[in-house]
Amino acid sequence: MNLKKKVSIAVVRRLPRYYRYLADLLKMDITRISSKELSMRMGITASQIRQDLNCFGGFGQQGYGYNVELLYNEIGNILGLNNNFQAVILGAGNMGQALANYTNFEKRGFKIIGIFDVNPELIGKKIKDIEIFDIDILDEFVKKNKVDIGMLCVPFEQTPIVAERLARLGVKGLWNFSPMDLKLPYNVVIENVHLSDSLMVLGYRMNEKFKNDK
Amino acid sequence: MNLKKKVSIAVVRRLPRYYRYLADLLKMDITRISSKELSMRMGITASQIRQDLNCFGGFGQQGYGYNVELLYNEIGNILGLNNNFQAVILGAGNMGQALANYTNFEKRGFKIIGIFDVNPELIGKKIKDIEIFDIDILDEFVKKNKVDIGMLCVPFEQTPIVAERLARLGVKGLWNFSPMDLKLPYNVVIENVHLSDSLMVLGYRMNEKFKNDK
DNA sequence: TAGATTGTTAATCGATTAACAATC
DNA sequence: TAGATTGTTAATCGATTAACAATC
Repeated sequence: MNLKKKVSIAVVRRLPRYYRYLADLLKMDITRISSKELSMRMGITASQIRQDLNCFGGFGQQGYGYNVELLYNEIGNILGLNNNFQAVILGAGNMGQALANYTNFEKRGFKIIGIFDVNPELIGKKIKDIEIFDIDILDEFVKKNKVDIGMLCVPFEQTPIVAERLARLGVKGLWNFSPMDLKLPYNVVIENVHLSDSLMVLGYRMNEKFKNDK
Repeated sequence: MNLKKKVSIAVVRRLPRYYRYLADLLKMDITRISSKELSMRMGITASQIRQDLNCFGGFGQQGYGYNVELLYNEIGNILGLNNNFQAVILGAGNMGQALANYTNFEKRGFKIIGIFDVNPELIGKKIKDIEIFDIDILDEFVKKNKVDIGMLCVPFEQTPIVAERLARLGVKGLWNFSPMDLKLPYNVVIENVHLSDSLMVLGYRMNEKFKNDK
């Protein structure tokens, strides 16, 4: 195989969606699927599906289509769901607790091993086996344990401070829930979940769609 | 002005980001900014900024740049932050409570007027003045009040059921937090927040970035 | 006025779609 | 084998970037 070109972020962001649809198909005991049929289910073109998948390899078979289970596993591998990534949650407020309670992440290979907060009333408690620690012991904890990802659910003003602290400690991925763009002089991957941005886009799209309805 | 072409979703999704940067500038008492300087702050090209803004109108002035406050307000208008959209939260679990506690949404013109759940222990309680109602009275509530948006934080299996119920009642926007694509035979705008998708993309990007670091 | 910077057109780049030979 | 469907190349479409005349 020749040198692959870097896979575009547009393709990467579609992978989890493929993964979900394939999981559904598996659940329905469907063993094979053509790009055509999948395209109709997903509302994208068959061409795009074949192009996307071929960024990573030829997982299909002419005349047959794709084996659902095989493709599901392949995409799981591509997404690195077997990485055994370990994460900590920063901030045990509602958002932090919501993330801690999600069972989905562990299923996808992301293990949450600790939650950190400043509130003495929360410290020592557990959420689903995951202990809430005093944020004062964060450095110590990160040095002792393998921490790949920090999930940032602290208040707005604290976010850049905690982010920088984690990056300095060598944490390689930050999942940022604050409505700001983090700029860090470290080698770290940042993925944002900008809830209010998303809500504003919803509002815009509603306006567009219904602007003629009086 | 001639007939405008539909603004692409790529542009729309950048608007909230412009809005955040302009809010920052305002806070710093910066009154004017050129596309060049903004481009350096945001890490995008000046050309893109000018193109994006010109989808909506000529807000700048040759030789001067853009007036920060004016542009901030214009983008707010474009995003429809003066729409007085009213929303209900479906599901008073951690995610629902997290959304209810966010003060940001109200600042952006989205008012949450009710939370709905099945849990008798939660019904009747309040979160920041917002009452938690029995989901049995949802239909009644939506008919009595102006409800533009439903924020779906119910368990996975319930999501399509509640979504369909809201759409049937005439709710025009759904903000979906479940890891599924909703397909509804109604005229409704759906904006997804797929947390596990986002986390998987983070994992992928971390693998890509650090794959050579052993 | 001279300098700065926009609005806008043109050029480039990249992503999506179409087409089809290869092949199961 | 004949039919189906992939992998892949080519064509198209759309988004980003560059360039520059207009103008504050």
